Amino acid sequence: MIKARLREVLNNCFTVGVEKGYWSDAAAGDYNLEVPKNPAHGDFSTNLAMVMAGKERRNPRELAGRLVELLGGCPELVERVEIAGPGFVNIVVPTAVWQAVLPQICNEDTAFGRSRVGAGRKVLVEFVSANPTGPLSVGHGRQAVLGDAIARLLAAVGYDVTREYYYNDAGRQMRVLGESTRARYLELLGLPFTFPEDGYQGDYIVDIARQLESEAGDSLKAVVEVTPFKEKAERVIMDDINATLARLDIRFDNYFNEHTLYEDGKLDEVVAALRDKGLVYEQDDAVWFKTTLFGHDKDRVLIKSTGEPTYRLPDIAYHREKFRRGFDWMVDIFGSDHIATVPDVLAGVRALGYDDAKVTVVLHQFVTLVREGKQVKMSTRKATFVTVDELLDEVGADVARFFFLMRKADSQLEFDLDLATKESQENPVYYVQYGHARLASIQKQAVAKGADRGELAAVDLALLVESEELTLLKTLAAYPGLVEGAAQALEPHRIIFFLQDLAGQFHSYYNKHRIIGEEAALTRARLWLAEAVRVVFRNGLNLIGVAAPDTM
RNA sequence: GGGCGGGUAGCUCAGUUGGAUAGAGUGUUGGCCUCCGAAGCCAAAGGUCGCGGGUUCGAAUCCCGCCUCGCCCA
Repeated sequence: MIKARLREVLNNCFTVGVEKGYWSDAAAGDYNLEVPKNPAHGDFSTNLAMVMAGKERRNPRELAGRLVELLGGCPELVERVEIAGPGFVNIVVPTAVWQAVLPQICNEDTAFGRSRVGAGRKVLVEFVSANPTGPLSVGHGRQAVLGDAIARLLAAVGYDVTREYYYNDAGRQMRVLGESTRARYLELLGLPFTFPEDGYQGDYIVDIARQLESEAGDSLKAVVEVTPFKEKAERVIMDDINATLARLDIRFDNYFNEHTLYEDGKLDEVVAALRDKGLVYEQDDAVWFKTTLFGHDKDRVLIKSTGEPTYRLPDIAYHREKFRRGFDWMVDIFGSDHIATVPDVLAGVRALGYDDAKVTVVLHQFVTLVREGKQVKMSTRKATFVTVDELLDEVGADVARFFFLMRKADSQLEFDLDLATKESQENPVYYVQYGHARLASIQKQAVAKGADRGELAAVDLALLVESEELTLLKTLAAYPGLVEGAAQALEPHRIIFFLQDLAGQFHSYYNKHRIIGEEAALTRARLWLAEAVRVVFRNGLNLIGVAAPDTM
């Protein structure tokens, strides 16, 4: 919040400098304002003079001198300016400015950190999108939590968010699922059966067959049609998936069935539209899409010679529907194994006349589970994978969410079960939650000891002068900007790192200074600081869907 | 063979889009509870940012080549 204000001041200084003939406008937008790693370098630092010097081949320190002069005209935000190193301009903000963030945080309360930069634009976040062939694995778990956190972030900064689950209940996978279920059903009845070669071997299929048997007895024993088995399995598994997601506090606004694209003739429409534009042709009985016109190395098949569409066609048609439904921005969360489909879909939407820049694909790498220092081997086919449900039974939703968000999407995620199950100091989830619990406890203590924190407006904020207090205030002030950046970049892990950082600063402060002390005025000021820290802990934890407990 | 992603402390990972002396957690070593919650704090040790070139005032970050791991495609 302070940084954004100072940024405006700096931009003004730059413009004034142009008007005064100090420099040209060549560096417009190229310079930055950042928080230096070293606190000795001030609260903020800008490289404006150096960037400008590079463009104009002039002496950076001389230009910096001019900038210092201009910044001097804004004493309410700039207390001191220094030229340092090769030409950095370091800025110190008055202490009172930092102290003044406290009432703003406490007054805004749950709204602190939220904003309207999204301006109500409609964004569709598509994630999980697993076909209902079995329980969610930990890989899906990462995607579910990542997608949900991204949706929460976007909503927090003012986007109108829709969460969508895309699935297909009509493909070969689902037919095999039905066949697997029928085989188990016949097996239960003691009848001869043949289990499909690539069938689903998990025990959950046996459970479904058992349900069928108790509901329908042996009335299905002569049914050769796979449909009733498939439909039953699909229903049970989809319910199961949704129950798992609910445990993680994840709910979808919409489920989009790929099959409707076939029924509604959307696939034919897409092919016809592309044909009109001269972008498809027939060869070897197949229908080809001229992806080479979009910079790809070869053309791709849309419809195979068998008449069956490749995955590309429904994917393109689905994204076309997203555009038609009026979304301003479409965010797709995919596992890295889907990487190959992305360029085709983007080429498809562009070919259909839509702006593919409105589609952002977040690819996440895989999860490896580690137990007792060894990697847990997983195989979907053999059903030896660990399910999200099993994980939740072991570590709980807060820990699972936190761990899944600890790494950026690009990184492979090593999920250390030994660490995650520890209810002790090593567990980073508790480190942060403990901060919140401790703060809640302090407020309770204050009431018990009769140390009323009083009205916020009556508090003397100027008493907050310890370096640890100012560090905390500066961190709290950076929170809204952090949320905005994390949302824009679709990177929820930034929230995690911020919270761990804040927890460290708070615990350190707590150990060094007493909040409830002898002097009433100081105690009141510190209790309100504690409240502001608690607000940010709670808001940040909420943002990633992790509980902010008062007691642990 | 091609595409994408990763390679940073013993281990797991950040690194504010090119900035100043590269950070955190964990592990190791040593300290701190009469006192608001020790699920906490303080200190120390730990680095060829995969390798080699290039771009410039300045590179973990950008460009080229190579090595290596993961995923995908033919």
